[in-house]
Amino acid sequence: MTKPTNGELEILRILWDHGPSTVRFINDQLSTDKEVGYTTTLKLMQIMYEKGLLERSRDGKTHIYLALVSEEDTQRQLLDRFLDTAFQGSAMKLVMQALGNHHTTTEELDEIRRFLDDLEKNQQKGV
Amino acid sequence: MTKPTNGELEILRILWDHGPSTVRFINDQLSTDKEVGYTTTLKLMQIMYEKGLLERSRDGKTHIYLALVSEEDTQRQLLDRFLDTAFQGSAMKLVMQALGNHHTTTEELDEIRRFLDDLEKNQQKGV
DNA sequence: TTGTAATTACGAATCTTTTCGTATATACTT
DNA sequence: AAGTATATACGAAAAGATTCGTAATTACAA
Repeated sequence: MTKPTNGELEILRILWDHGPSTVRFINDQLSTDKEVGYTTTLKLMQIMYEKGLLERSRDGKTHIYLALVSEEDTQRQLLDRFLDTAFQGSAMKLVMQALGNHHTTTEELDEIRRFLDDLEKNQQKGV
Repeated sequence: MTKPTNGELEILRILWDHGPSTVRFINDQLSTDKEVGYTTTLKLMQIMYEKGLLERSRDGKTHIYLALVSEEDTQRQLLDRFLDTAFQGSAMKLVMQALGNHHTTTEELDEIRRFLDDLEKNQQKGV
């Protein structure tokens, strides 16, 4: 699987959140954050299509694009790489940095605790 | 602070682990993983020096390079960016992915629990 | 059918990062 | 001092990612 670039990731993000979309829609969404030309977005999505990151179908004169890679798989892949280069593969270090530097609610902390418990149970069972 | 590129990060990693080093040493370390020419490494380190990422001092005919940015600060910076682009800023999601997809020992899980407890206590006290 | 607006296709310019060839300088050995 | 090995300096090529101008296409309305 090819690692999506930053620009590609922004587009995937919108497709994951909103489902199949036209170039026009994606470009409108991107434009709320930064200035970006329509053909720029179009070109990027065409490249992603060639790479196999997106599928598309015609609807009249426009194309409807669809993400072919899942959010979860992509996040896992990016995380693996990031963990290696920035944290030498130590998930624990990263986790502590992430929790320490960013606000997390009590509810979220509890959810993480439950998650840790499950994790431990499953590890004991083997796997 | 300028975000280090991937190549720069690899060099910083070695400097953080081994302390002040020559280009030769860095290049040898890099070469264990992948093929990389000596002048390539040299050039990269010269650029990092110009950017202010590294300091250097002469020792005979060679330079000894030293990281000017700390591992912690750099990790925090990279993590912030990564969290935004890949996980929409949700530290919890990232944490769960990280723990779920990578092996973590029971000891490490316990350490994280203690960390969570501390975090909560300090939050109650008001930041 | 003709004109208009919006879309796609394509190629090239720009920008960033990485790689490396070549020239020059420095220290050491004989 | 001359020769050799290793270092640095510099510039430019190569590779990757992003941006955008322009032309061709399509759908629709007058």
